Amino acid sequence: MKKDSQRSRGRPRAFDKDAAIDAATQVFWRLGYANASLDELTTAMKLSRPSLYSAFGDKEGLFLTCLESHGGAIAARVHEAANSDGDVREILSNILMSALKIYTLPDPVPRGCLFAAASLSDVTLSPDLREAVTAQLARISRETASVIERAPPTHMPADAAARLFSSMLYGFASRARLGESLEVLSSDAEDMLNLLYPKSE
Amino acid sequence: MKKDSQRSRGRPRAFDKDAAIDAATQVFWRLGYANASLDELTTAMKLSRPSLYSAFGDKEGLFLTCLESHGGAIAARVHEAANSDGDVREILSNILMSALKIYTLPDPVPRGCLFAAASLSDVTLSPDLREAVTAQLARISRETASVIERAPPTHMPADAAARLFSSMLYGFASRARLGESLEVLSSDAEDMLNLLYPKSE
DNA sequence: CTATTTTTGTACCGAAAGGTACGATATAAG
DNA sequence: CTTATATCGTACCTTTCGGTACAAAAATAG
Repeated sequence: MKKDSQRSRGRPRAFDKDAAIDAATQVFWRLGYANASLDELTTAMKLSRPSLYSAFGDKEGLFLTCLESHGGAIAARVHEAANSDGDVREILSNILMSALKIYTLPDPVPRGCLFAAASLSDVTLSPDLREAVTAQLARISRETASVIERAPPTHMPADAAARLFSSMLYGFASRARLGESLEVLSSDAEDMLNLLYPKSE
Repeated sequence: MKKDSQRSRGRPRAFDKDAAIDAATQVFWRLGYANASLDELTTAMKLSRPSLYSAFGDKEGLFLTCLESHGGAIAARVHEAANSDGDVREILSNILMSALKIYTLPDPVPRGCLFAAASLSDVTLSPDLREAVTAQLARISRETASVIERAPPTHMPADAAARLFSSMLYGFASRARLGESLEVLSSDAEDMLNLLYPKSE
C-alpha cells in the first residue's frame, strides 16, 4: 500500500504531496482556515491552483487532509513519549513541555495548537469541520489518557483527570497564541502536574 | 456622560448603538471575525452599511468595539459574583458554572467564549486585534484573581492558581465550542476546583 | 421660511475570494 | 511512432468581499 513502484500512466506530479500538506498546514496554522487564501496556500505548497484542486478537492478538503495529517503526527509523537522510560508524572511532563515549545515557536508570532487555537473560529461553519477537529483532538487525548490510566491521581478517576489534562493543554495553547511566554506556561504546567500528582504525600 | 438630553443637530440615528453592538457581537461570536461578512453584520445590527462605517470606522473597528463591550459586560458579571455571599470556593464555582452555561448555549451550535474560542484564529492578523483580545481576557482574569487572592490554595501562590483557573476556563471554552456537553464540563469544573481547594483535608 | 448638519438608503466600486476551462507537456502502453 | 492518461501552467470565470459616493431625508439653528 505504501510501495507504488510502478508509476502511474500520465505525467508525473511535480510536487511532493506530503511536503505540500505540511506547507499548507503551516499556513492554516498561522492564519486560521478562513484567513488562508488560495494564493498563499499554493505559493507555500509550490503547486498550481488546478493541481491543488485535483489533489485535494477544494479548500475544505485540503484543510481536512491537513487536520488528519497533523493529528496523526502529533498522536504518533505523544504515543512515542507515552512509551518512553520514566514514571507517569515524568512522561506527562515531557508531553506538556514539548507541546508548549511548539505552541510558543514564533512564526513570526506564536501559533498555539492547530486544532485548539487556529481552527476553533471556523468549526461553526460546517459539521464536517467540527467533527474533524474533534476527532483529531480525541485521537491525541486518547494517548495521554492511556498514560494517565497507568497511574491515576489519587481521589480522581483516570478519565476525569485525562479530560482535565487535555483542557489544560487547550488553555495553554490559547494563551500561547496570545503571546504568553514559554517560561510562564512551563511553570503553570508544572503547577498543574503538582495538583494531579502531588510531590510530597 | 450618559445623559445626552440635548440632541445633536443632524438627522437622528435610527438604530440603537448598544443594541447594534450586541447584535454584532453575536455574529462575531458565532462565526468568528473572518467569517462574519458585512452583509450578515448589517442585517443583524439593523442598520445600513454606511451607518456602520460612520459609527465604527471599519470592520476591525467594529470588532474592537464589540470586544471591549463584551469584555466589560463579562468583567462586570464576574465582579458582581466576586462580591456576593459565600466562601471563595463557592464563588469560583458560581463563576465557572455561569460561564459554562453561556459557552454551551446552542446558537444554533455552542459558541464557547468570544475571546478564547472565536477570536483566536484571527489574532495573528493584526497586533491591534491580539492586544484587544489579550486585554479583555486579562481584565476578566483580574476579577477571578482577586477572588483567589482572598484565600489562595494551600501550597500554591495565588497568581499561579489564578492563571491555572483562567487556563482551565479557556480549555473548557474550546471544548464547549466543539460540542462537549454542559454536564461533562460541569463535572470537570468541579474536579478542577477540588484540586485547587480539596474538600477534606 | 432658509441654512446647516447628520444619518439614511441605494447603488456602486475595485479587489480579492474560491474555483475552473483548456491547451501544452510529460510520462506509460501498444 | 501513435495513443492514452495524468499533471502542469496560464488565463479566466463568477461571486463575494470590504468599503464608498451621492443624493434624499430628518433633525436643529437662525
